Amino acid sequence: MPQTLLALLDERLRSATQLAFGADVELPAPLVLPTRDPKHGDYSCAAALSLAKALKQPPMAIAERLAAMAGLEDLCEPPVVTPPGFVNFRLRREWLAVRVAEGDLVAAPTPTPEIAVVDYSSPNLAKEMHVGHLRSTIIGDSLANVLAALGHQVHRVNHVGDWGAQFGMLLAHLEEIRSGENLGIRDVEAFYREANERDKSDEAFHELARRRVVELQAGDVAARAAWAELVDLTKRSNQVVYDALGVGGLEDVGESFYQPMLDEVVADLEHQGLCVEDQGAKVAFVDGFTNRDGDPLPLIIQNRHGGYGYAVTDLAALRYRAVELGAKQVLYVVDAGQSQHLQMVFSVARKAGWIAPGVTVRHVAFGLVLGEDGKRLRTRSGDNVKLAELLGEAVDRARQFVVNRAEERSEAPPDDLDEVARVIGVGAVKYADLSQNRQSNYVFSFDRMLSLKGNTAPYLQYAYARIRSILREAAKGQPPVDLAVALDDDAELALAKTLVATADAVARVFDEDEPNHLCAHLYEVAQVFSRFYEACPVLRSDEPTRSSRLALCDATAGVLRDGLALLGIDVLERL
RNA sequence: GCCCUCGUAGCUCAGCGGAUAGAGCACCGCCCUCCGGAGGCGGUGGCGCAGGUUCGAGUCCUGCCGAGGGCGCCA
Repeated sequence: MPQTLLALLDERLRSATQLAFGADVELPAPLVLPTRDPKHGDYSCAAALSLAKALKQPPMAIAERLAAMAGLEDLCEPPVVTPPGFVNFRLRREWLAVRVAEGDLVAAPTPTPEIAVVDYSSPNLAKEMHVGHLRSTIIGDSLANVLAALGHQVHRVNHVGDWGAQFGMLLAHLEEIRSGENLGIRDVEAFYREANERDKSDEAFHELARRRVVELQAGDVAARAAWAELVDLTKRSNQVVYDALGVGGLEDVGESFYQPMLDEVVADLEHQGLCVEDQGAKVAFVDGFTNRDGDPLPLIIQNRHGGYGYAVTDLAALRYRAVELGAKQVLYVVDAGQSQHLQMVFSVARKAGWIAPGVTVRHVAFGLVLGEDGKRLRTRSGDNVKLAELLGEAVDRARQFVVNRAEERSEAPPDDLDEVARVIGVGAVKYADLSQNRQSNYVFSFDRMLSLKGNTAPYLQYAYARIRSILREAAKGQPPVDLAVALDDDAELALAKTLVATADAVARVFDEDEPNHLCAHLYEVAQVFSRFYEACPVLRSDEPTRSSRLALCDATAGVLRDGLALLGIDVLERL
């Protein structure tokens, strides 16, 4: 698909408008939008209303002129002008039929592929991944999928927390228990806690930890080797979670990677006068940020002990991405609590000239995961919920769901029950997150996300499986007589219109960094299909209707499968 | 105290400055005994409050109220 439908309509109408009213008229963007009420057609243009003042003409006259010049005869029925100045378009059945038969409905490649960095997931090493990493990982993965599908070159960067003062105590602790037994993956969390407690209570230990940090930063071979061991250990622990999630393709480029660049980054800032001495520390002041006393709030570049904080690492990372990787888009899929910090980092990087004017750097912020009590999701003891456990419960519940369902239908559960349970359970978790507005907090509920009713992953997965079942059944009988699609019934027409709008939903995910628009669209696809299925017999109908309807089923299945894939959700041939 | 985000139906949420604000769950009615019942059709019910901008505001701006988060040397 060379272009989304909206882009095509917009482009045609834009040039028509400029032909009619001159190239210098200011046109609203977008020029065309889907209508909310089908009685107004499929798409409409309200430009006449906003042009009325500038052109000093009545909106209806402008609308008439626009309708006459639209130049959309191949796509649409003759446009209809309605008061106070809308131009309404209805897609032609013939065009829709051809378009659906062509396939390739999910993504329209961008004419200008760019290098993009999506920074997401970002676990802290020496700790197990917990629910705080869930949204970043899921949303980041989906946005990266969408960017890639549009033809951009995507770096999926895992900015792992693998550096910092805490590694001193971890190394010291590692030495002490080295004599004991080797570390198991499950011990990572306990290991961190133990080290932390000793660091607080034991002065000699604390001193040792401090020495180890210095050695590590100086590149001491032994310290470095022990550090690498810890890094490797926790990466293996995290890999279990990524495998369960079905999230791959991440490049680990952690904080340690940028350490060799920090001196240069700070020197550059100082050279440009962006960094000043304040209360013994080196800081960068950023316009518009104040602390609780109303004084200017600095970004701490170097603390009073001469150490670099994470702000410098973030600056170095951004500089590296924009300057070395040549990224034209840098997305930070990071919780909303980091908003102020990131805005400050972006601002300093811009001032330093590391971000060229055409480069966009965006904080894709998201809210908290809440329990059903409306409070931050935590275990009873107040700890963060481990991701491995959360996913485990989702899969267990999904398995139970599948088993129960098979029982109700007096069938044997599927042979690949574990895989089915994983696909459903993990899909439910992902979809529940992605289908909501990422800015707000969201309430985590296994019962809701695993329901077969409503806007859930299992609903969509079931819709897919059922369509595949029809197609399998069809394959046993007569081969299709004709690959053409006919859209005689209103339900067929409605389905075709929805399918053809898919690439626009995906485009919108890209434009706004909001996967929920694709979720809403896929749900609509499933609903419209349901109406079609109710109204239009497929296998029982006569040729050539049967073949045409099978083609619609096939196109719908393809849209569901590929759309869910962009969300990082798998489908199953059978549930 | 300042900054950010959010506030839409009983509940969970959509809603790209455009026409009569939409789904799902729950509740009420009707229809379908189907190609795998995710049923289909209809009904009840809502934009926190007050101003402003605009031909047009749930959407933009200001103030207030409420919830959450953040606010100098941890990351």
